[in-house]
Amino acid sequence: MTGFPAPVVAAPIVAVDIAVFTVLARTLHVLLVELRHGPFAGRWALPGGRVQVDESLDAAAGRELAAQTGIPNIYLEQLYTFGSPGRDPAGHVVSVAYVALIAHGGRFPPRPGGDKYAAVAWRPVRRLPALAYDHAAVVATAAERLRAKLAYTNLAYTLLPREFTLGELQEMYEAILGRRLDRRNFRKKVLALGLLHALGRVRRGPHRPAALYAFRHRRPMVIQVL
Amino acid sequence: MTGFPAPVVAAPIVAVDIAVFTVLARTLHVLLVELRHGPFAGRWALPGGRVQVDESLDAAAGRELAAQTGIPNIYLEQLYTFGSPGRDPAGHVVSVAYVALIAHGGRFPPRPGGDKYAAVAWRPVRRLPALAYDHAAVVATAAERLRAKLAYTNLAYTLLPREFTLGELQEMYEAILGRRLDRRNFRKKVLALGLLHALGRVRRGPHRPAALYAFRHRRPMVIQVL
DNA sequence: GGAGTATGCGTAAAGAGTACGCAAACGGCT
DNA sequence: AGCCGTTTGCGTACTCTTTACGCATACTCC
Repeated sequence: MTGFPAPVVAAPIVAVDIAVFTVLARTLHVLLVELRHGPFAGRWALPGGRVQVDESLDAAAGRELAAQTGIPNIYLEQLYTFGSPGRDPAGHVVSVAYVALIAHGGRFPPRPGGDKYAAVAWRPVRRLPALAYDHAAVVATAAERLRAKLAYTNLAYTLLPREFTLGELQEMYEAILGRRLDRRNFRKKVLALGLLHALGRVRRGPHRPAALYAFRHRRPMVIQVL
Repeated sequence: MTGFPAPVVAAPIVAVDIAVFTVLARTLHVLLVELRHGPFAGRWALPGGRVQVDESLDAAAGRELAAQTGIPNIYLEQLYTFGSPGRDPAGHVVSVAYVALIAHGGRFPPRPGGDKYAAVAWRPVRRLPALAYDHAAVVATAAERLRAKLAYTNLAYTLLPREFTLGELQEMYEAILGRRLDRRNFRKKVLALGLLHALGRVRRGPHRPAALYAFRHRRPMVIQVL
């Protein structure tokens, strides 16, 4: 229910936090920032910030991400809203968490924008430092959602460059799912789905050349992949 | 990101809205309230209200539901957070939507508590009146989530009385999924999962008596049902 | 006692998932 | 040039799950 004017009395504050994922060196990484101010100064956390009046939640997440890390215009999806009163010692902050996915994280050396953060860095999800607030739980929830959606959507396209080989696609799935897949069954399944488009060219390397593929549609779709 | 003191400047307000579902007459119903005040006075909407300082979101949802409709202590799950600036003409309200499930809705004749609502009623999801705010979208999203979760969890137990027949269980699934299921395959699948406990008693009716069952565990579990 | 209907049990075919053998194509090395 | 190790690419056999459907049983109602 809604429909109340803004109060002057104390009320919970609305913020967004973003868990940006990418795959580096066959490992799932998340983007962390080092806080410069506040009760958790010096600790690592997820990028985020307050939602402004008359700003949508999606817009707030995109704006904070671009302003504070220089990462533009990537796939963003709302994850969950965390609102326990004790999650922030400075007051009651209700945080709408987002999951973001980006291809080839190495190509975007993230940089701090403004003086809000002392540093920005990709960190492997398996070996995280102690995080501020309840952000450890946020990352865990986000990684679980990512694993689940990868199995029944084509979201893989957000994590790969435009052209890739089936081997690279499989590596990415194995990195996120955390388990090995049979190479031949993976190939059969993925090709049978018709999501890919053979480019007719090959990538040459130290071994047999591999055919290059691209996603037929680079937009979110619901399809049983695994 | 969090860590800011409460402001005195304008900021979005946090509220909760709850979509309570039940199955009545083989049809999925949702609980609606008739608003007495505000820009949508006279229109139907989902029950809900402001989140108080130092109150968790789950607690706020449970409190509003109990206070305004008399429905106590049922299954509650956070659904999605709606925060478009234009969704409430009175100001920027960020609403955390919840899905709630209750068995045998007929047994809880919901009653308005306080003067906030003029009426409270179960309405079939397929034939809703024009709803206030963006609540039509909330109900649609909630129903979709319910359908999805029913297929891979044991949430069915929240929608049935403690004792039931396999026919009643199947009727409930068909009402929510909106399609017919083969009676014999449904029986095999459900019994093979081992979620049910045969009570050894039967329900007598106009036809052949049906064995009574109960859920072995009445708590949320993730299991592939359909 | 027969008709009508829901319950309870079983089998056969089709489809999806899993395990795995093997040839082809490359770079690097001798 | 020829062999080795590695990755790519294709195909087959087996298992498990899903789907379709036949049929007897047990009750009420007429």
